Amino acid sequence: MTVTETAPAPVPVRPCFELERQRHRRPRPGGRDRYTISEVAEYAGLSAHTLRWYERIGLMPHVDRSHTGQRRYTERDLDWLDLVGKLRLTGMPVADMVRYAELVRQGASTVAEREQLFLAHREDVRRRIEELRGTLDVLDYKIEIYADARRRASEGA
Amino acid sequence: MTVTETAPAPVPVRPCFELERQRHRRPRPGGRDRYTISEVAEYAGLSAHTLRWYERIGLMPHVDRSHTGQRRYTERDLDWLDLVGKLRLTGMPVADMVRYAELVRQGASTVAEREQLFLAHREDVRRRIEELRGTLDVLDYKIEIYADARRRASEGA
DNA sequence: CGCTTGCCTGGAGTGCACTCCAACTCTCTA
DNA sequence: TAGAGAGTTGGAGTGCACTCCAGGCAAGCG
Repeated sequence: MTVTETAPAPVPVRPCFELERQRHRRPRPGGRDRYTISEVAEYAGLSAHTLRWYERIGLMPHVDRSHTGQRRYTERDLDWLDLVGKLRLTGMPVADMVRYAELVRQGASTVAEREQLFLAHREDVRRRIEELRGTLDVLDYKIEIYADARRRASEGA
Repeated sequence: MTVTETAPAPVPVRPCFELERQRHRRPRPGGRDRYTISEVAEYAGLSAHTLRWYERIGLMPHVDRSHTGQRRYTERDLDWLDLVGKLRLTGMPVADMVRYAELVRQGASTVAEREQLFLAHREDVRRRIEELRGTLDVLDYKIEIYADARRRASEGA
């Protein structure tokens, strides 16, 4: 039995944090409760493509339609997208968010499971913060080394 | 001109943090300075596949070979992999790490640029930590809501 | 009436970071 | 000397999260 070709852990590739995202948040256009897809895209910092895709994969509650079949989003939808945005920011995989959306659809009986999900995720986020802090130390160390080297070079020593 | 289909920001998809990774770190097998690929894989928590791939894309300094052409890694290579692991943990894109590796190969003249690279990256990491902290608040809030709901339910009120 | 603009759909394409495969060689132990 | 188990290669495949495209419909305006 060889150990070589087994990756020690299943190395998940996950999306990270869109640093720019938050800056693009606009105030909600006055409470008409019938927002078009482009208004929502602007508000949530997502493309219209992505909003439709979220719906396809079950990450949105059912979105209202106008009499001609165009999407009309409500305040509740915007709230939902705010939450999804936060979870996304933490690097939660889309599949997990879809799972959560399913639980919400299933109603009050899934409250305990939803709480568990968030508890587990919170631990994850905390660990990740610690991890990042650890790498900051390495970065500090490296930067100091380079700063020293630069100083020594400019002194012409 | 439509604004709808333009994603407000280029939404980079980046790998995140392998939480399990660090736990798999083994002490370096006694300083023989001629480690095989499977030893290094074990040590670094990467698969042998990935080590070869790192080399192909220029993320490794040139790795020594045995007389039959098998890779033999040195302590320096392990140090390099430690650094790469840390950078990876911060979500630095592989392309950026390759860029850094190139600068190192080019020698002392690139010290200033390397320092810049790390400075910029450190800012990035700091911002990301803040971001995560922000999402922790949302998680706390959600968890409290669910805990309340559960308490109320169990009281049968 | 035609034009522009915004929206619709299913499905194909993209970029990243691996991950694996086939076909082979080399080394070591029984 | 045979076979297991380690290593080698280039290139193809995978999974995720989008991202885009073609082709079409509906409303508003000059």
